[in-house]
Amino acid sequence: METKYSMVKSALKSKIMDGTYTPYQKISSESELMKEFGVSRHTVRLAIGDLVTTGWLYREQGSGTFCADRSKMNENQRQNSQKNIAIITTYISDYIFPSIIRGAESRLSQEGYQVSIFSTNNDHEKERQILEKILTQQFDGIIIEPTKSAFSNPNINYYLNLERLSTPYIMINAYYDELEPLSIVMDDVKGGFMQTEHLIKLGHIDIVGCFKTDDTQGTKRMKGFLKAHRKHGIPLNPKNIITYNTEEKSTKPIEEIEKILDSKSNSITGLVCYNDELVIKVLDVLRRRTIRVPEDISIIGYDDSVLAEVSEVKLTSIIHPKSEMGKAAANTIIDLIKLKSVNKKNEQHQVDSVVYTPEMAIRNSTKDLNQQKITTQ
Amino acid sequence: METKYSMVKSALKSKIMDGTYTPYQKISSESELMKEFGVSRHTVRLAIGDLVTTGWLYREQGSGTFCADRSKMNENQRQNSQKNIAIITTYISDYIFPSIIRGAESRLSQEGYQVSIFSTNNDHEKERQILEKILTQQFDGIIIEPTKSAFSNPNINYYLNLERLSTPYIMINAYYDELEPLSIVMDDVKGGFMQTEHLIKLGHIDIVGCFKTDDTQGTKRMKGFLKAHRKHGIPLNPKNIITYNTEEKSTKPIEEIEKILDSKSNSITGLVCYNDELVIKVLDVLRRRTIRVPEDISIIGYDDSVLAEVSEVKLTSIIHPKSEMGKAAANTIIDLIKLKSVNKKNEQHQVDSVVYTPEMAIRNSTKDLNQQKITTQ
DNA sequence: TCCGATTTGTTCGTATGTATG
DNA sequence: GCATACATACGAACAAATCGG
Repeated sequence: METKYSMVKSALKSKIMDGTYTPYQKISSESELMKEFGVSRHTVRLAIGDLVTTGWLYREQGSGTFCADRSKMNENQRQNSQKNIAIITTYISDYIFPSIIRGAESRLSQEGYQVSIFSTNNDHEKERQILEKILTQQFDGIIIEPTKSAFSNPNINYYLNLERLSTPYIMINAYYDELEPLSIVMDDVKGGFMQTEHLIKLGHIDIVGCFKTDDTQGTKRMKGFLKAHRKHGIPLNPKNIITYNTEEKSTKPIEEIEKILDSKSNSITGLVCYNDELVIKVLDVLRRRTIRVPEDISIIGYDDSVLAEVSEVKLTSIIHPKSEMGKAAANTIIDLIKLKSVNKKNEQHQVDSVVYTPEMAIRNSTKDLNQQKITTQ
Repeated sequence: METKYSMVKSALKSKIMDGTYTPYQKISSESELMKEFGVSRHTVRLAIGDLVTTGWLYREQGSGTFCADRSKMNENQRQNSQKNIAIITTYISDYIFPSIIRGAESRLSQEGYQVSIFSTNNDHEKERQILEKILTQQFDGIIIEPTKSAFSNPNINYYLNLERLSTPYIMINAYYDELEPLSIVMDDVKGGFMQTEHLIKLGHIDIVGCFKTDDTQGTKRMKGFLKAHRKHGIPLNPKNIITYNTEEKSTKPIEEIEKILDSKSNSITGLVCYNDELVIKVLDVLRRRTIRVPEDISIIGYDDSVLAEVSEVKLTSIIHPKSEMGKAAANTIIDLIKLKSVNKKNEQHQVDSVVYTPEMAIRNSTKDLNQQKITTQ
């Protein structure tokens, strides 16, 4: 697809799908498009011609070319009664997502839905391509794990377009603030708070927190980290907060923690980690320095993933509902679809967002310093 | 309709409908039509273009323009000309499958395919339901990880039906012997052989092998285990072979290994495991008995999964290509689809099965007994 | 109601690229 | 390697419909 007319074609198609052109709206004239793309009229006409035959535009001689109303067209043309759901995640194979996907898939396939999966690799451009693909087809519902949810999203228009076409969608794990969509998330502030308070209650005062901050999960957990310090009146050294983003995840947090461990003023006794995956990496660092867990340092993870029970140190961790969350997402989207098909008057029956209150799995990566004091003294 | 191109259009259409042009027959070339109707090439192309988009003709560059077979057309291009691939796995979230799926998905989405996933939960009945669903829809290709591949499969007829409908499919990780399908697999016999020989070469003689035997991967690895003993003339105590199936995987192998460890005649120095997942479970058992790895016992895993580097003992393990295999599967299925669409005579261009020759990642869960002997004596 | 500017529709010519046999 | 056939792209001209003044 590197021909000029196909470039013009996809550019126009994007503008329709992101809502720049709304149904019945006149698009730029052929001569304007010629200038805009620096191509001949013939090329512009080829592109438009294709989009007309595929039902994205219609032409009126003497008047102009207009954006078609695909929502009405669908009714005529969709004979396909197949039940389809799309799941968009950042990474398919990472960590807890497979469990979430499994939970959703098992529930959805029970109901006879077919599940298509897409992964954005945490890239907004890829997310855009996927949304375009989804808008082109007919999906009954979409489950989305947002890409880089802590940042403002350049594809908001596509989500708004989903709403315009009344395609139900929900977000899991996090959501784009601007949209206020239906969502299935954890209370990550509470989670971060619980992690930190757990250590504080065990007598830890000098605690390092390490958070991934390109998704809202991380920023919220950090917020909880701060909140716990504030509540218990424990002063927080700014140096004790480490932040990183997805691209840096295999290097930066480890390096920063090493720096702290190696600094002379180091008196750290506790470490709050963004997730279990990070804990496992930290454990390697600590083993090399023969720092014992939990004797010398207490560590607390997040997600209660398989990784929590895989090492010689069994991790204390915040429990993520994982496949439970996937199932809830599936149920919610199923409800939304049903609601849509009988949206005559059922005002009372409504679908709500779910916020999981986190719980903690206490194992033995954290140590009670209070008891130690008593025995030592 | 008195424009020139519409005259050409209806003239051509008439010739199709009155049988002058029969399906698959080449129609006059563009230059011939120019002379015939006394119009420019552009006009001819306009007419043909319209007939192509409405499904009366199809063009092949360098070859010509042909009359379409409208009886079959309905089935081919009905509704969406969307490109769809199905992936059927046993478990979506287990272990190495997410990596395989990711590899396949990334490659397939690059090529504009949409990926639908289905999981059988290692259940033949569920597999049947999925195959029925797939047969009723139009998928361009299917990637299958067989369910309980070591047993004879009750759904063979469905697979044969896929062949009859000439829907390309391939199998990964294992395959049903009866079908002899295209497949992307490891040489698991070699893998099991390498695991065992590695220990033998390190001086181990009393080795326990623990294999899952409801898939061919497990039975083949066991075969390699036996083969290595035979090759090196090491007698094999039948009690040193533990087998289990998927349902028993969280209990039986562990219990059997504990039995062996607790028996008086225990002189085990090496343990060959079906996969890394099992190794991790065994490590827990050993820790409780303060049996050290690799000092007291050497363990070797399979798959080189994340679990291999997650514990304090870094596992020696056979390397599974994982996402590489997913990509290869994607490429193969893409090739098959292309081949199918141009199946005129290209006999030489053929798609073949892939067998990965295993390699080994040597870490420190295995110990060299030879060296010890030398220093001890 | 007519005019003129704008916009799409039809048609021609020409050139170069790429796949097929 | 070469001729043939379709693919892409540029330019130009005139026709037909629309719309504001």
